[in-house]
Amino acid sequence: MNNQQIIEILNLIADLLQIKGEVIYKILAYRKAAEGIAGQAREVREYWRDGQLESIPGVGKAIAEKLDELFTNGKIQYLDKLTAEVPASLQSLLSVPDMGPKKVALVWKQLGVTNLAELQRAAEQGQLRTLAGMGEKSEGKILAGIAALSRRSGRIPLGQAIPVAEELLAYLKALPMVTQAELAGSARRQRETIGDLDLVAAVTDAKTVLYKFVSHPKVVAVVGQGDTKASVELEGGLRAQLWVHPPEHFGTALQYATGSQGHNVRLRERALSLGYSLSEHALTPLDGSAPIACATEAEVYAYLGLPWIAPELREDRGEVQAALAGKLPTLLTPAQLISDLHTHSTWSDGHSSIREMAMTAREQGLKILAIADHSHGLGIVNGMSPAAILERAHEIRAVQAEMGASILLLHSAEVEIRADGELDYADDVLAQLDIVVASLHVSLRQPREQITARLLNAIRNPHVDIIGHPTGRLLPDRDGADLDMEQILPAALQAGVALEINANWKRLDLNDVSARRYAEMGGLLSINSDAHHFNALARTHYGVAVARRAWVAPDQIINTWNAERLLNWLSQRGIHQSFG
DNA sequence: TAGTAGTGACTAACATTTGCCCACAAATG
Repeated sequence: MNNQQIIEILNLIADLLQIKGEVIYKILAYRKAAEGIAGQAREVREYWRDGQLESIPGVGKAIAEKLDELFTNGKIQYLDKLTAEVPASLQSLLSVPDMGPKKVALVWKQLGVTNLAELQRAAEQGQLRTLAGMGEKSEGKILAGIAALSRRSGRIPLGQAIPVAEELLAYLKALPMVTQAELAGSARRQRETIGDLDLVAAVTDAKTVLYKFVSHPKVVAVVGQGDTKASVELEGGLRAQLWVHPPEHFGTALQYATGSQGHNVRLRERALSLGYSLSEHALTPLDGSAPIACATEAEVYAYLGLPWIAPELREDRGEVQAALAGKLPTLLTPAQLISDLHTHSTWSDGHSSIREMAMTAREQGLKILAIADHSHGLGIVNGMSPAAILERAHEIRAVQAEMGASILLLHSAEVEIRADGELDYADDVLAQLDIVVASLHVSLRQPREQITARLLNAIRNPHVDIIGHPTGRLLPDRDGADLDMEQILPAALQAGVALEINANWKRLDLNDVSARRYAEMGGLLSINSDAHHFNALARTHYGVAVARRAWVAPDQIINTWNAERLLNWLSQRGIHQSFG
């Protein structure tokens, strides 16, 4: 029973309680507990084992008891009782657009509808229009909604959404009646995956801008359109929405649209405590005096007595409290990365030569580049034999000679952690390298104990400096290995190993939650492109985003270190005999 | 239901737009 499964169970309970019509605070309690768990890098099972369930934010006595039952007996009586009352299959109806808890309860109680197929049949037979508050139009919308369910894509990786967002933004910014347009929502907060695109524009003519927006060539359907916002479906099923506001309201509007919902609720509570009501339009004094318009986000935060909070932190994970205490973290910026320590070349499965990689790295301002081609054990990628490493060393030296002091090239390898837990190179081969990345690629579905032990073995090898993309996950769909981070993180800390934040937007591995936990423990992290082509060297900003979301101090990112410090760290870790 | 204040009670998650039906549910951050 992993955290994700527990979150789903708690949300199921909340959904069913909502359909049942329970008091809102009970429902919120389950949702809050689910949120609290989502912010934990540790497994809930660990808390349970240690008798610490109630230390999880949002988990109190009642939910702790239910989790205890879940771990002990594999089920929760309360949930069984609940599903006897309210069929669990009703949860699926909530995913139909325009079907909320009230309408689900209505069709269930009045028509006996318990699942999607029955809902569709009832709509087709014109039964929905017989219900109070529903008519022919609602019926049509619900049928369309059911049809849309199958083609509607789920969350998509950030890196896939950003180009679309940029295209829409450029389109809006080119309109004469648009004075400003920005990306908002989870994409601005740089979440690893996003559900829809949120855009905000400051405009002098709302009607025309909204019309232009819904007329964009990529728009396949208009989901909704009013005086201040419009929502559309784009090619491929991605949804986008645009809010338009007068320029003097842009600050409150952008702040609102950026979210997260939890962060906004926190800010609005803060506003109320100071005698204001905060909305996307203005900060309105409760004493009836004139609303205060904010053209910038900084003004909004300033009126609330807070410093501006970077979007990446706005997840209601303690940032408002930290801001109040003057303890917001100093965040990493892309320009602070001066090395890339995990890149590939044509010596394994890369598509660019060492020289091409080095030239591009230097152009981008990097001072250090490690060429980390795969080891031979990973059959699919033309990995290097020990002999090939020696050959490659000649080439690295030649390119180094050509580039002089402008960039330092390091001899490295991404060593496979084999299915049996052994590294792909013997220690004497590893010792020849300047820096070693060890990664899992195969047998990622091994049982928790086995794959954890495998990674621990790599962490404890004194030649290993960085663990590459630790979990091996692929966004949006392939989960990472079932690693026991409660063993991995302390072991990595003890060994002084840096854990990678792989900047490939399909990986972003470690994720923000685990990276934050490791950083809080004092661990080192490394942001690398894992580039297989010189064009991909530029994508480390996605990794920077993860580090920012993880509150990591720049100094704990070894890629911010200069050559002297990095080499010093490597030499203290031992046992590399540089090819020089 | 959680959290807190204080052992049984009280408070807590904000503010808005849209659309369909004729007041309200759903959806948005």
